[in-house]
Amino acid sequence: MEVRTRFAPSPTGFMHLGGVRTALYNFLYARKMGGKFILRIEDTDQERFVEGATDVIYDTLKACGMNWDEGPDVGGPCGPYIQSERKDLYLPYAKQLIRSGHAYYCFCTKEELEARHEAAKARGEVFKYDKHCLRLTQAEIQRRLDEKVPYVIRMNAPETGESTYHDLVFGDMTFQNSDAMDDMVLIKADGMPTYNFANVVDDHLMGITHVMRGMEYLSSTPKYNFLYNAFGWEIPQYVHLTTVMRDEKHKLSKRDGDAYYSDFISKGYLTEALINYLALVGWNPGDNREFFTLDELIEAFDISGLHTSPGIFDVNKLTYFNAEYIRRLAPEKYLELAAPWFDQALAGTRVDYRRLAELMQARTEIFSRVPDMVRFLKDLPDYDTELYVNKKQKSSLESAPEALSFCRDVLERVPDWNETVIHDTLIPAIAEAGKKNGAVLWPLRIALSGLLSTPGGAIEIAYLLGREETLRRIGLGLDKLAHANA
RNA sequence: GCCUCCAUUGUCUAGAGGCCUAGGACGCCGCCCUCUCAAGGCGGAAACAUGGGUUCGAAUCCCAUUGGGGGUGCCA
Repeated sequence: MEVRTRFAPSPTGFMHLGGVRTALYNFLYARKMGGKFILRIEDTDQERFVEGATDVIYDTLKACGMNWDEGPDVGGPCGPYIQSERKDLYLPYAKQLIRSGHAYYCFCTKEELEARHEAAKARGEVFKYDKHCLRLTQAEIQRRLDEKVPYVIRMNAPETGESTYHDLVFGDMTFQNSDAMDDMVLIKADGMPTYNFANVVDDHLMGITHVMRGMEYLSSTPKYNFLYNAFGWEIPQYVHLTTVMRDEKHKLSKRDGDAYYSDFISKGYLTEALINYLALVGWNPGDNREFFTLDELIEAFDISGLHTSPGIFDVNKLTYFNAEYIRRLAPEKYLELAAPWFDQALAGTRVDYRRLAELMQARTEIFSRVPDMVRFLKDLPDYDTELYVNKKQKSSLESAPEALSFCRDVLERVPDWNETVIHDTLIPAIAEAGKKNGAVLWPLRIALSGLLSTPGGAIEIAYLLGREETLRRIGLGLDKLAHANA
């Protein structure tokens, strides 16, 4: 039988990383098995409607390379794929359950329910719907229906017995019906189905064979199975996924500003790195491999590698993956991606981006850190002369001035201002003068950058700065040192 | 409260009774390379939550405790 998986997000306006991972596993499994990956939008909560939210879902999935075979935009044999557009389809199914005794009309108002909820809470109990409306006679029901009294349709859950189902990652799950079941609402007062109901109906109608979703549904699954059984439908395979956590106690949340796919992309993380890392939080291939392309993930993915314990999303490790992916970029690609970030700090300068990109590529972990790393090329920071002191390089406050004026003399004579010529002029000159490279180049680099660490050494920086600016900064350094030594 | 899931270094994890004096990766520390910082190379510190069983033998199986997650909505 063909495997059919689905990703069924509700359009909130953002793609949570946990959602991205759920989508990924569904996608991976479908592709691995040569099956179909279906996208379904679950927008049954009209109050939460967000304009343009479905586009966020489409764009994210596409950017990640997770192409769906059936969905709202591409269509398919089981459409429509947006639940609000399927609205009229659910009521007949609910009525079928009423006829078979598995569901019933409920006319209790939200206010009444809330009051009973509060009362139960005051007694230290947890409220569970008491089947109040199940006791209504047929005539009473009909009268209210005729009077257009608002109603919901509830599931008539069993109060005794137990339910067992098999989960592909957690194994056999058994619950007492008294614990796991309640008369949950199937059809809301506004005529919309609840998630619980639409989910079951749609998964069946769409021929979903494997339901892969967050483990928050682990304990409500018996209720869904009750529905499948009531309809006489085949129960799908369940694959419950652990939660992606921020730390031991908290899951990734919007509050921290690091829960959404877009948060990471705007910070300069590469989609490929994010996907690669995300796949590994909660799943492992069974060996020590860590780097995977999407195709390699498809190849390696297996449900048996899914974990039962929650994983903490480690930004540190993600950053490592990102840095590695950046290093593997073709130089032109790196330049293309880095240029906008260079612009942020260097707009208005004539810095050679191509050369800068070469120097920066191995030093870039996240693009958002790039501007601060290159800003010194535009504006020399107001640095402390202590930076000139470096024992290992034999540079001191006393030796630096002479080194700098030496550099000035040599650099003034450099015929062509390109890196090779600068290098081939300076280095031999240092040797001829009987000086040590470090003792000259260390103070030079400090004078040119005002920084303890820089992308590239003194010669590279001199080249990027241009002759004029280089000589100007040397002069500035000399002044600073004269002042400090006075 | 009740139900339920989970538990190997700071983090992600390997481990499915003897292969474990517990392996890999990130991070951290040190060394090398070097005009700085990265990158790269080499090395180091760092874990089986606790207590009971079962067994010749337990990180691996069972139970309890502790800790954490999730559920308990006309949200999904």
